[in-house]
Amino acid sequence: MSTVSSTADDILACARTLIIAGGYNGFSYADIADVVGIRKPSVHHHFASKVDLVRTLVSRYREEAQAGLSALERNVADPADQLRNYVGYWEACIKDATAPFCVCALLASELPILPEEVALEVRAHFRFLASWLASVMERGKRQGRLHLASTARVEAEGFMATVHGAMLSARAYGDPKMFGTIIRPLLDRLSTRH
Amino acid sequence: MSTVSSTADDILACARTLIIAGGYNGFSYADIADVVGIRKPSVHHHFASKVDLVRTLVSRYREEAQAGLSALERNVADPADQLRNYVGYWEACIKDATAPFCVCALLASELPILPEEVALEVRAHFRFLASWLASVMERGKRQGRLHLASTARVEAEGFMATVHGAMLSARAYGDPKMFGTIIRPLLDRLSTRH
DNA sequence: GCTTAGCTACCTTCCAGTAGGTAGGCAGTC
DNA sequence: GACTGCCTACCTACTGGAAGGTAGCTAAGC
Repeated sequence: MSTVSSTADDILACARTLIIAGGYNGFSYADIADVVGIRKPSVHHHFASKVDLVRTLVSRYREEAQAGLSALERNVADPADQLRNYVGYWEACIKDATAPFCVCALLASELPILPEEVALEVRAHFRFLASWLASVMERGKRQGRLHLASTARVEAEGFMATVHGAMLSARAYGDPKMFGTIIRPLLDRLSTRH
Repeated sequence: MSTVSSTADDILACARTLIIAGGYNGFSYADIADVVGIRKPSVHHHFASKVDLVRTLVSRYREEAQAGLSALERNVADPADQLRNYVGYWEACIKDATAPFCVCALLASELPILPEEVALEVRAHFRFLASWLASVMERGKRQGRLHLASTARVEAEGFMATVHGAMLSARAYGDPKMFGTIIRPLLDRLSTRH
């Protein structure tokens, strides 16, 4: 029942990997067919068009992210630890190279040439992530566990931007450790009084 | 004598705009030919291959960046003002939408699928920019004009990452002001004692 | 007997790149 | 000053391959 069609999931997983490597125009249905082990038209059977595939993929990605952050809120009480956990997730992804970049961050860089349906999903992810970070910042401030230099909203936007920029630097240098090198001082600044 | 061939320059300028919009695979020789007003094979006359074109473009971009930062060092003495000036440059670019993204930052996001010759140039730009920022941080620290929370190198990498991430956020939100919103607190933290 | 999941064969369009030609400019030379 | 040779900057016409996508078939399963 949950394994109705593993092929569609395989296609989505494969497309995600390919998008993370080179963006929307960096892969084709032929690439996916090769990896998944079916013929090109069979990919169309699962996802009628490329826009359809990528929109579904990003939508699914957003659901996972929202579920993941909800779980984080349930399992970790301290706002500072929540931030550390969030960062740790990406640190691990970048280290083991399974998915060393946020799908939405990569697609956002090509926003001007993205099909509108995909662009909408990407923008929605940015708004959601920034809102979640702002709520963590706000709570951390109220509880005296995070020391903000500006408003929760601005601090959240700065945090998100730095995380995305750190992913980019890690990729540019070909050095997974660069992500942590950049983010750790940021966490320290937020969680220690000065 | 300096206007030997403005067509080659037109092609480079056009390609730069197109890359900023959608990356390496987001444009074609046909797109360039349309904008510049010549036929597609005539583009090949100036740049034998697409790799050739983009490598030249990035190489030229790096030269301009290095010249620009050299001029900044000559004209502005205070390290904090140098950072403000650098940020102000991008703020203006994003605001008037002429080139609202760093060519190398965009290409870096697609590094895994970039032709090696282009990838080399992109990585070199990251190293150069980070080195320049580190030297500014170092000097600012010595002169007591910048207050670093960690080493000059780490502070420089964090600064660069935040600038790149802020470009991405401005694009994702479709809001040029977002860049300044994110970067201003960063400049404040570096230039005021706390 | 309808649905699902795959297939082969094919279409149109676009892609980077090539072949080969033309028109004009600028030497040098008789 | 006309002729020759070469160069630059384009052009038309084309190639091979890859792109996204379609038509219509088969085989299996409930």
